[in-house]
Amino acid sequence: MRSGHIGVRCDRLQRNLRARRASFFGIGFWFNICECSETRRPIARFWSGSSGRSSRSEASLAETIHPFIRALEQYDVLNEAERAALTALPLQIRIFGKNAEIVREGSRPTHSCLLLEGFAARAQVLSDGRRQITNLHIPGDFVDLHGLLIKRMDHSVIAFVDCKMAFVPHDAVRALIDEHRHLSRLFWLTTLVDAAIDRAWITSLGRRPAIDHLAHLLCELYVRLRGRGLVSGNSFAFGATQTELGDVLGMSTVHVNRTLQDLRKLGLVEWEGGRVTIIDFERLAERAEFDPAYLNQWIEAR
Amino acid sequence: MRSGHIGVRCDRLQRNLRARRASFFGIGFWFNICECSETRRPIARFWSGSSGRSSRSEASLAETIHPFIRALEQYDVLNEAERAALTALPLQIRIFGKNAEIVREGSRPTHSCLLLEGFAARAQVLSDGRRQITNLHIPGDFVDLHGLLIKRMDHSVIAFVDCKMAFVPHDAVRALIDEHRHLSRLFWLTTLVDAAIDRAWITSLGRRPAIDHLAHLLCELYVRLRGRGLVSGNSFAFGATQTELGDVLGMSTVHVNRTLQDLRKLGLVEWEGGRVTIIDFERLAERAEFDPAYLNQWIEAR
DNA sequence: CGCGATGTTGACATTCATCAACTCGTGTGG
DNA sequence: CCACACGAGTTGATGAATGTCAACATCGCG
Repeated sequence: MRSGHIGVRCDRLQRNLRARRASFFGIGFWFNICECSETRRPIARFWSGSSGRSSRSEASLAETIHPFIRALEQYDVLNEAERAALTALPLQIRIFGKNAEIVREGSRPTHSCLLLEGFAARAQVLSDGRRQITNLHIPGDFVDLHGLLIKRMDHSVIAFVDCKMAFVPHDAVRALIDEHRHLSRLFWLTTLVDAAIDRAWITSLGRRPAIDHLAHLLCELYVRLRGRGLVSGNSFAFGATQTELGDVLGMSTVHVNRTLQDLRKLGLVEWEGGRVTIIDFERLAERAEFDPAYLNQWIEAR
Repeated sequence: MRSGHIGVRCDRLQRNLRARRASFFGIGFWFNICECSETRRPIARFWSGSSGRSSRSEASLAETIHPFIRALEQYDVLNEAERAALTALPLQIRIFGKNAEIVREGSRPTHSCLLLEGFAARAQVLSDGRRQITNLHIPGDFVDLHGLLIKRMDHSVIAFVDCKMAFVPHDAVRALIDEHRHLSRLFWLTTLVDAAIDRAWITSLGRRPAIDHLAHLLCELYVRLRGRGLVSGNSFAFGATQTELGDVLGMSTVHVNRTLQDLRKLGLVEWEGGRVTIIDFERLAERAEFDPAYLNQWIEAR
């Protein structure tokens, strides 16, 4: 029943948990704070701007939260007061290297975090070292809004690639949603859309063969990223390894590799150098039975 | 790749979608309203109390919402004003026969529904007729709170067994949460706990072998039902067929049957006559790596 | 008594995981 | 500059997990 789990663990250790050399990330300087001795993963790197000696102008600081405001505006129009309140949120910016743990399973966060650049993932790890990623988050997502209401994290949030995060104290979020009922509903809605994505994942995992599952995931990412203006032409950056993709799809690395080849042979997708190109979205969506309606919600009342 | 889907559809039609003869359900009288001609499923049966000529006393009407209040009190203490507001909610009670569709995929509900008796399920159906159940709901769950904020249902809600539901107009829910900030947070929390359950399902589907997956599901149901006072001794009512259980677990009926036998042979579980008995919860939870923390949330601020 | 729903079983097919080996590119230290 | 290690992708051989099909058993019910 469980033969080979040790082998899996070795595979993971060899392939996944090794720290990447620090590479320059986007704008701003950052530096490594510490590195986990067991897994050799960098834990967190703080953006120099968060330590008080900010080198950025007021204007650019106000723009920092822009991806998030843009995301909320997918769901409803914001008025000036709401935009101002969001812009006034006290943010602490941090950069996380690939595979860094942003929120630890079992912890009790005091801040919520939202994703500004990169991809973050929620992950649950089994005792044998295998893990399952239960959500993927894209820039603009209020990744850890859950932590505001949920006592104890049932999962970790990890940096799927290098990530720029903004941390907001829970008190500030609470004050915001107490003051702005409409924003409170929008925040709630974002967690409900996350839940709809979860349901689609459950259906893919339970009832779709590997190739359809992968196709569905790529359709989902394509539509979500397009909504945030992160698709150019018909391609988007997605710097996941095949092993990591296996953790998303609940598949082995080898099977991911072969499934990806099938999708390429069908002329539906290209995937090269951390960039995914959707060659034929129509056919891809048809194969996956992908219906984007669950992603395009619109709140109906202020 | 897809051989046998027709066979599956036949299996489903034969085994699942056939209407059950109406059986007397709990307290109160009900009558069949209509029956879907295609699937022969009973669609809805209205409790006579909801048609205006109520035969129940005021006291029992007030008690109707009690399972829901009890559920909310798992997460935080309610004050008298909140209990009164909940009790004052305008409820329309309906009984649904097993397999009846409570909320249709693609519809735009005007009422939210909460489950008073029975089991309800969220289900997504693929074009070949196979379906995946993405959530199970137990008495006291605010099953379709999502519909308040989400424009269009991405899934159906079905009566997993005979169900007694209460429908509340969205306007009433909105008025309630506008008036009672604390209740609004509790409602939000219940949807977040649902999401935590989704994540656990994703992990089970992706990374657990069938027997562990089933064990995890039974642990989850046991803990959730115990929280609502619906476990007697160490057993609870769960009137699912093995085919339906397959739709929950993403497995074939045959494999459910064999997995269940394995669990029985291990002396962990008995399942007979619509009643599940957990013989050894400790060992069952250990095998499934089940940690109930994600179910036992407690809100931290009013 | 017969029918239909459900549970059960065996034989077989398919999907997917596992293991081991190889390639390729990149960065690093001698 | 080269040798080397390492991460990542790829491939083939094999086995385990699970699905599919067909048949039969059991039971409640009309």
